[in-house]
Amino acid sequence: MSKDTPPTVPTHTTKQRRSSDQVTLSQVAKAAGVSPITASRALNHPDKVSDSARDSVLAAVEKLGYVPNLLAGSLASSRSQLIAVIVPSLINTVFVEVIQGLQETLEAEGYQILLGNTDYDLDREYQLVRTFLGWSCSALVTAGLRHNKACHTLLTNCGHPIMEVMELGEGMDLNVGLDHVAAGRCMANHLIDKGYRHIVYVGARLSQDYRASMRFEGHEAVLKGAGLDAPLVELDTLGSLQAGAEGLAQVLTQYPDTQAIHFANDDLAAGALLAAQRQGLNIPNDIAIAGFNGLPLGQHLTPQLTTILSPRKEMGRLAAKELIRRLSGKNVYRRQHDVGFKLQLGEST
Amino acid sequence: MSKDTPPTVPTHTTKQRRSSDQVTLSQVAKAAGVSPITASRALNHPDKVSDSARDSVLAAVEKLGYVPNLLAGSLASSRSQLIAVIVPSLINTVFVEVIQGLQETLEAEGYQILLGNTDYDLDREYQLVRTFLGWSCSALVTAGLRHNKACHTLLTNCGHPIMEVMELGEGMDLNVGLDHVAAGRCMANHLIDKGYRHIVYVGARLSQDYRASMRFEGHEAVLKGAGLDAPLVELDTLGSLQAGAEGLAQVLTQYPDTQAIHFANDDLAAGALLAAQRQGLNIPNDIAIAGFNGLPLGQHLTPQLTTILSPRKEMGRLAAKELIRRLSGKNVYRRQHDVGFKLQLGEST
DNA sequence: ATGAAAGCGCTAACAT
DNA sequence: ATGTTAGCGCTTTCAT
Repeated sequence: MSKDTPPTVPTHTTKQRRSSDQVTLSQVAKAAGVSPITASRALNHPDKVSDSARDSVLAAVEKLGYVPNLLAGSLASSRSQLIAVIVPSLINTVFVEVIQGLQETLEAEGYQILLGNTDYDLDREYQLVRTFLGWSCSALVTAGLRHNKACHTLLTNCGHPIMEVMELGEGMDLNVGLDHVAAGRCMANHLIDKGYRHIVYVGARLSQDYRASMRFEGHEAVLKGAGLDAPLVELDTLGSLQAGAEGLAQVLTQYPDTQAIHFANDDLAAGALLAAQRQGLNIPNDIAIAGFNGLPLGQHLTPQLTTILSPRKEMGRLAAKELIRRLSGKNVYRRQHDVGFKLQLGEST
Repeated sequence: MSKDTPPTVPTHTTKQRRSSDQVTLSQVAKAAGVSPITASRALNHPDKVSDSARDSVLAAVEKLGYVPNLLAGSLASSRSQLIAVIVPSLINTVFVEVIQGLQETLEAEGYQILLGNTDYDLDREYQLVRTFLGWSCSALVTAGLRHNKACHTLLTNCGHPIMEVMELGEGMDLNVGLDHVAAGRCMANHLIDKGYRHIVYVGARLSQDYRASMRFEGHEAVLKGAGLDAPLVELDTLGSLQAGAEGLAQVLTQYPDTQAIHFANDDLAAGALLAAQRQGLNIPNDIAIAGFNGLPLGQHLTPQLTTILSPRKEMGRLAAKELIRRLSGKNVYRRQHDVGFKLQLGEST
């Protein structure tokens, strides 16, 4: 309640600044009858201090309600327990799940996440990287391997571990992801195996979601290889379920003899499936539908959605583990980690 | 390029530390031919510096690739551009959407979000608050009004603005949310108006999701007021769609003459709806289903889900705005902000 | 095992 | 408008 203003009346001796009435380590030390540095050690390296010293420091900490100033500590040691995580969007559950995996692992090790959202803007990413480096974050996690020139330079030269997640590839440092081109191939192969010949790929904002266009590449290669056309429908609709519904409509008018639609993700596919049902279409007889991600929703639809399961949370966990490994000075055997994917057969194809 | 390489070999005079070869403001100042403080002002208070000084500082910044050390700046000024955001979970989209709203508004003002996840554990929340205070975050946002004793004390005494979001009520400082009891009443009234008499409320982990139990309170009050029973089914299943399906099953066996189910949220309701369809049940004739949140999914189902729309992103935005208002020293007219809710009629009731 | 002194990079306070 | 000085709270280095 009472957020009254602090005493703005300094004693008129020297330059006093201590506006914040925060308890400092020195005060703890004094209360414990030791020097500040001993108090510091008691908290950070308990084994390098006598039992009695440690006990009295801990007691003083408790009594005074001391909260360490992490800013000061990090500045002095030029190390921080901050890890920057930069994602293009939070609307897409996929990134949230990766963050979950990261967070659960990193928080357990005492790291805090500095979260940044680029909104699919690479210049914004660069700005965020600058800011986060200014916070002396001890590592950075970025979604994806694509950055603008300045950002790339900054990251490669910053001296901190960099973890690029989502897609597998030659990154600047560490990388955890999966092969999206292969995933696209996988689904295309499945659809061909099922006997479909008129197959359309539907994605939304592919220039932003370039991983979806990597999947299209794989899809296209397989179809072309089988002597088939590989038409692409690109949508610009916000809201994925809605976009899926529109994708379906567009395909039905633009390519009326389509037998199967390969959607760039499960949200689109689910939107199409639900819209199709509302229109009385039979899936997969009238039209087959496939997605990507393996979201729970797909398994609760009737028919169940055929999709590709990507281990998103696991990706976050693994990325965090490898980062921690690196930060604790251990050997990093592999810079690249393929988390793989799995074709999940449903009834929609 | 006139400068020599960073001195990795300390001159043997005094205690040298500069391990990080980071460009400092002093170096920028020297390159610009001004004093460090002028360089500082040129960057932080451009209007308090001559044009020529500002230009040369900016040029030097560019040339040297200077990245401000935010740690040092914050320590010196005892202000940071960090805002702590503490949520109980990221699995629940609701919190993610609030974070989105916060982030979009806060990042635009130059604030960074420190994200914490309590996993519905109030002791963990306390720890996170301590840590974040250690980072001198300039404000804290927490999801909910319930905290443990220590956390409450710490927050009220920390001297920073506190924003409690999600539910409306008497908080410690600022509050943006909606009245969940009223929301529960609203839906119960709707169901009664529709003529349903046997109505079951289904929730998952209500001790954690206490806002869902607040909605039940409202629901219960209305039903009791109408002389009806208000049975409650509580689930312990992870994964909301799945839980919804199980909730439906449990209701059907436990309360076979149920006419309507009021689910604690849309995920549960959608799971039940999809499961009901798979079982060949007609909704709402065999059984009516209602949810809470107004997730897009509900509007894409057939029948469309009757639910209550909560302005989650808007909640985040408003919370951020009020916080910024407070942080910039402006008057805060109201501490509490009711973002309201809206009954969204579907075909499922 | 403990301490004294110096310094991390920056900005507030007090000059001019 | 610019500079000087001191200090934010902590940890490093070096000494005992």
